[in-house]
Amino acid sequence: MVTEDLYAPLSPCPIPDISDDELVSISVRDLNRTLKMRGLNREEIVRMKQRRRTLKNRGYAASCRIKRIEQKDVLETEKSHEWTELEQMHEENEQCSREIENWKKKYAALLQFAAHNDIPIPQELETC
Amino acid sequence: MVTEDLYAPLSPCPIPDISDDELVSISVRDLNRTLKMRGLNREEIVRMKQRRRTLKNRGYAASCRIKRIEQKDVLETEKSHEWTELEQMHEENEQCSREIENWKKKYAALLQFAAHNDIPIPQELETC
DNA sequence: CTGATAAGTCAGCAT
DNA sequence: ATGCTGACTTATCAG
Repeated sequence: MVTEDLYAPLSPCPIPDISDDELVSISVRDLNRTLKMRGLNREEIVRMKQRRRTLKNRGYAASCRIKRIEQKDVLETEKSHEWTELEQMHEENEQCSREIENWKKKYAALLQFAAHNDIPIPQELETC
Repeated sequence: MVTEDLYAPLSPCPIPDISDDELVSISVRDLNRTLKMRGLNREEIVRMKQRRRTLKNRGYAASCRIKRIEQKDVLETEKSHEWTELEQMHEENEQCSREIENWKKKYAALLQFAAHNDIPIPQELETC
């Protein structure tokens, strides 16, 4: 009975001075060794293992959220990139159309010149 | 002491027969009325309010997740749509280029016809 | 208070 | 055991 009081202050201690950071980064093997060395009982060991798992999970959850955000960013970036390409192609297309109009005019001008000067043009060259 | 035992079985009951669905959908006003009618004490009322809030939060969390997924879907849909447009414009562009080549050939053929037949062409019509 | 969201906890799945 | 992710809880912030 006396010893119980004597050791009582030690009771909270067996969940000992391992920081969260240490606990998540230490290897299972090292953790087991440490726990045994400190003479923790079954229940305490289980609790410590659980704390480790929870801390790990906290990290996983964070990674998961970050990943989600990154994937969204990727999508948005790709989208805006495609938009730029679209814009650019649209420009090219208009440039192209103008060029066609230009050639049409030049071709028509030649035909008209021929007509004005009564120059006969072979049919196969006249396919306007 | 005896009464305590007698009423003990009732202790869990004051968190009464309101289903989760009812609790979240009922208005605050109606909830208050019901709680008073059933004669719940302060603590029980607080607990009930808290349960209501938690249930509401559960719903908000669900909406939040759904919204997130939908937004991702929107992004992906828009992306694939833009991709289709890009594909299509690329096609148009090539068609356009072919057309230009065509006109160039036709124009050159006329000039060549003129050259073969010693027909002088005004300089301004010869800008190839 | 209501609704939304980030962070954390927990369960369940896959490796 | 480890890592990931969906669902839930809690803390917080905006309206």
